[in-house]
Amino acid sequence: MAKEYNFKAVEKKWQDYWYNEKVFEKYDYSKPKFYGLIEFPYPSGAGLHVGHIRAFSSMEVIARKKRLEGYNVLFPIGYDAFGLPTENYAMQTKQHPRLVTDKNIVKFEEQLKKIGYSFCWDRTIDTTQPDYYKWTQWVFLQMFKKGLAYKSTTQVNFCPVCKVVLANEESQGGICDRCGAEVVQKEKDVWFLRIRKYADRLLSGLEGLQFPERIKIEQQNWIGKSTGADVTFEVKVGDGKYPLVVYTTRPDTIYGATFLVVSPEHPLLKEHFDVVENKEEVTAYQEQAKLKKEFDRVQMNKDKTGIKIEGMVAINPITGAEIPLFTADYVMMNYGTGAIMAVPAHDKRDWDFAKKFNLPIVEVIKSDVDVQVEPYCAKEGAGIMVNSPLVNGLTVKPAIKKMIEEMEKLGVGHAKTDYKMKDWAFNRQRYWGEPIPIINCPHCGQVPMKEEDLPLVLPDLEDFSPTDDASSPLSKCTEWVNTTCPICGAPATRETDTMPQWAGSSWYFLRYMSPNDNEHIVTPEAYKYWGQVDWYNGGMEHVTRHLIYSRFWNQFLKDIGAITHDEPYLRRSTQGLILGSDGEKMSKSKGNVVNPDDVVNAYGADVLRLFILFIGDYEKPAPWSSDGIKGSARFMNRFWNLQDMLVDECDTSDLNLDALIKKVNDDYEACKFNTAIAFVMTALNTIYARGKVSKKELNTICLLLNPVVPHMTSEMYEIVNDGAKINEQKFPVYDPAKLIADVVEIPVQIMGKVRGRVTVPAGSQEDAVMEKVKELGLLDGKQIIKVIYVKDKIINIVAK
RNA sequence: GCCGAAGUGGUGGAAUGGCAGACGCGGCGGACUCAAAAUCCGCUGUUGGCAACAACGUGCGGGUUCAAGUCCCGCCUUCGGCACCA
Repeated sequence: MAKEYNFKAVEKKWQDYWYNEKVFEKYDYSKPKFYGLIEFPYPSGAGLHVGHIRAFSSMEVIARKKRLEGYNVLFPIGYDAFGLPTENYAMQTKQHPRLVTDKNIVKFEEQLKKIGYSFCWDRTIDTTQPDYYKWTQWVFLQMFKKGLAYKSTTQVNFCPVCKVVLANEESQGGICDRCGAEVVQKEKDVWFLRIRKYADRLLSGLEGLQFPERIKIEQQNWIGKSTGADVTFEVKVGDGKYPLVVYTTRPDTIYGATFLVVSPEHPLLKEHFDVVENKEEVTAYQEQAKLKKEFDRVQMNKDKTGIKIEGMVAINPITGAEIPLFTADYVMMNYGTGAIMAVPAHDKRDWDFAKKFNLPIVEVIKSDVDVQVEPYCAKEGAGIMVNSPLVNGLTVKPAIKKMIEEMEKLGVGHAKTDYKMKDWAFNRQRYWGEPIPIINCPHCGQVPMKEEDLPLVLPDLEDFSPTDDASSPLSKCTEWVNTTCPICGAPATRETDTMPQWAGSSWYFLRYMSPNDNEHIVTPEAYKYWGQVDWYNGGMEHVTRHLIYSRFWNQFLKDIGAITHDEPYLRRSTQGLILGSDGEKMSKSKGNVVNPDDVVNAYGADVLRLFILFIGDYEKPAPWSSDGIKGSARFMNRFWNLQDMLVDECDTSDLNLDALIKKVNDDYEACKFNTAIAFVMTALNTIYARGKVSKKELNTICLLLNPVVPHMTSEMYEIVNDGAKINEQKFPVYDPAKLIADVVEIPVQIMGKVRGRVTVPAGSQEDAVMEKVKELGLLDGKQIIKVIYVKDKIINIVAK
């Protein structure tokens, strides 16, 4: 009988070996490389979550497998540690965020090691360390020098509770991402990064990447490229004229433009307010629009509101017709030009507005729909142009082309591309972030710090609580704020905003290649070897933020010659959420949170790892199940007890080892861990039924399972093979010639229903199979009309 | 509203157009045990039948095919993402 398995002792033994002997920190640069990356965790006080286990375990399996296959593997770990939760927690508990961060990182590392992860521990990074954020600041400086970082006054989303300006993506639905409070609009001078300049490259770069299609689509939608035209309408303002530029994707419909709408914030209303006849009404509407939270303004299907601007009238540049001008909050200042030509016949919003204000609706695309009753919204636009002398009879595409040509001839319009993606609001008015390395000089303006002066270290503040006036806590630290201008030497002040959460994670994949280099963002030789991330696993929630931001930074770094690849990640996979056993998202308030430590203590790390990978389709959400954990523990036990059935050799014709190797290998590579494990379970069932296992089978299964359950397989391999180390072996390889059995059982269908089965040698021809089928007697008295035979698979007979 | 993913037993979930329900959980039965737990073995979609077997079965309605969970057309529902984007 095999010795009883003491998971606590065995897991400790192997973890000590791996980590003390630095098994995963030995690099051999003569081997081919594999760079596997997981999204580094935010070291929160709550510690490791079972969601982390799922996210990390997939790449863990791949990394261990690649090592066994002879690759030089980079599988690093680090901590994305700047951010609000730590700062808020620090304030609550009256500790310094530095202290909180350090404590949390120690705890995370301890937990990760108890799971047995094979990370390259010698390369651990922490984005809050000055030697790391020196380079985050360095990238910002380069962007500033290239004109990609700029300050601009805009309406920003301000959370009155967190007292912080939020990026658009952090205040979706008008709700603060962090605290759930309602966001208000506030005017502020803030830093932006010109990510829009990279929009086209971020789109085209997707083509060659091995990303799941839905991720590509989500990024494409986020970037939101649209092609159309800027068209200039002349607006009569008193005796003068104001060229009002509108953006439209359908310049061909200009004959149907019966009115214009500008956003309440549009400069036209400021610059020529004197000619507005209904000043009070317009001002009241503007005030009201400002007060409205973004959320209300964005609600679709709500009643259209707006005000006619008396005293101004616009001229349609194609028809010469005079059309009225409105201001309405359904037109946004931050998209297009903040002004539109309304074509009510063919746009739902314009139609709603026209109905409410009794404006004419002119059909310009032929359809079965009566546009007076409902709009014919042809987004991509099927239909023939009518009532449009210049383009009558044309279909949409040629009509747009023709119309733009005409507009260019007349000098009233030109083709234009626009994007939904906004420039990246790159600032935070909080303490726990990277300081922005810019100095404001009364004589020289915004001056970048000298590179040799980096890092600009975050001062050690005692009071880092946010200020109510939306400025950063750093502004309170005058000795830090006051400095001298690097150019003229005059007294000057530092920027006091810090960088947003996403800054440090935008380039961390490069730091892992040379984590201690103080001269380069990445050591050229290291970059030359490791290059791009071969496989990056992470969550769907980062697809439109982190994953785009880091692609942007990578492309920028290539442009300035710091690196050579356009794209950072070659392949991306995503894990589904682990839900509570009630099928709901895990949360403290629901009391359905599973702590991985508890599972490790009760069942061991191997059982947790096995279960989390077996739980279901890797990409889909899956509910936790404590019964399922027991099943995994049972399987581990069955696996351990294989030792009792061990013989040097036995009849193994009932188990096709090559097919097993192929299945497990292919499924690992495709992130189908659940079916790989299921197949091994089936093999174990076969062996149990037989009662004997050959040494070759046992060793093969040990190696196949080693990436998933490294502790037990290491132990068992050592016992069975006189002290040999499994991590020094080769991952099994199958022989393609042996994948198919000698004889195959073929189901026999009559009229598509299985009526029997025959056993024939593999590769048999139809005649030979039919011979056997006839012996079954299923066809007696029937007339065969047609036979469909798929070799080694199935035979179907159509008969009367 | 738009984009995406999905809907299969009591349950988590498997199925390059080729035997639907692999594998796991749960349940039932048996072996071992004084007994229980653990372990091992068997059964487990529904209906009818003692049984062999038959009919029906992958959200709903049509279709293509020798053959459809899978492909096509039209719906319903759920979950994600985007959202007055001109």
